[in-house]
Amino acid sequence: MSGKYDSLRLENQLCFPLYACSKEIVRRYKPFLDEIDLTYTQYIAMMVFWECHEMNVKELGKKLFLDSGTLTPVLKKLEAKGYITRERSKDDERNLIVRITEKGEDLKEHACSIPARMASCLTLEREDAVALKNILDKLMLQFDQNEDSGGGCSVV
Amino acid sequence: MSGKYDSLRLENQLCFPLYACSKEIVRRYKPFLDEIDLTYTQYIAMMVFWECHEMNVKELGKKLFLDSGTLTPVLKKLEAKGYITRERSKDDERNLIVRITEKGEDLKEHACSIPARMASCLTLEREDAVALKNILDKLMLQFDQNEDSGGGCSVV
DNA sequence: TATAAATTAATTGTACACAATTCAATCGTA
DNA sequence: TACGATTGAATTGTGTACAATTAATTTATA
Repeated sequence: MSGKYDSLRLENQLCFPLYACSKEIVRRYKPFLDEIDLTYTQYIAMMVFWECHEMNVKELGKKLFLDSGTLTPVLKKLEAKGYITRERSKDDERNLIVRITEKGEDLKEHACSIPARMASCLTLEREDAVALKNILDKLMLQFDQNEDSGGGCSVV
Repeated sequence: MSGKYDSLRLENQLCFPLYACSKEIVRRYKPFLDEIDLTYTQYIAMMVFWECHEMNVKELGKKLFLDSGTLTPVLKKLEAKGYITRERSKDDERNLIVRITEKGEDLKEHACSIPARMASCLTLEREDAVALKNILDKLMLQFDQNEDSGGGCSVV
């Protein structure tokens, strides 16, 4: 019943549903994020600035798991919309300091209804949601530790 | 202790770790997929063809949750590598029939070690892996049902 | 203290992703 | 059976992602 190639069946993958769910949920964010004229990537960047008003690109990248190749254009767009400023640090000109603006702060007011409204679009038992978040956080912690290659052992 | 904006904190998101984990795992596939000269998207497409030798773009898109805008260039690349053929259906010329080639079949032999090797790069208890897969599959099933907008209610 | 090494962003090139539109083929129905 | 609606891929345009390289600056050290 079980064959040599079973591990190659799409239905036996763990990564694929992760990949597909992620995309699908981000896609479902779109109508809500359209209301405040942000993409998902811009939204999670703003989330960081709503918590920490000032940060360089490196630190932001560490929080979002994105590199400068992705962030530079995203930050330029947020700057063009007037939600942040970008300025080289006087102390160390290699660092680009990103700061949230008044307008960026104001956006938080419009954004704060989104999580609840998104939640009401997905049917997921609280128990499952908690379990899912715990497992994903465990994985993320692991990625924080061995930032490059792989280190441990077990399933995927 | 709990504020109006807590739901906007990155650490309280369910979607963000989903999004970040997905990207991170796909990124870790790269060294393995480089060995067989496939990208992750090309790999999951080949997985479908290893199970079903013939399929049109619409059906493939349904399985992979991808549209023709994404699949057309991916399939052209797989065709250029000689792993598939693309041909309009005689019955209904709107349909593009994609078929796996001998060379595409051969690739399966090289690919079948990848899942186990990827697994050994992630530390994840079997219990968690099973729970994660169950929850994600439940979500995917939901996405299969209400293919557009959102229908239910609860967490994210 | 010159210079090599390291650090930080930006740039370049490739590959998705997806919305919206276009185009050709087929289907439904008046 | 014409013709409007529908279907299935392809195309277009925008926005990530990420590897690899570049460029500017700072740090470390010979």
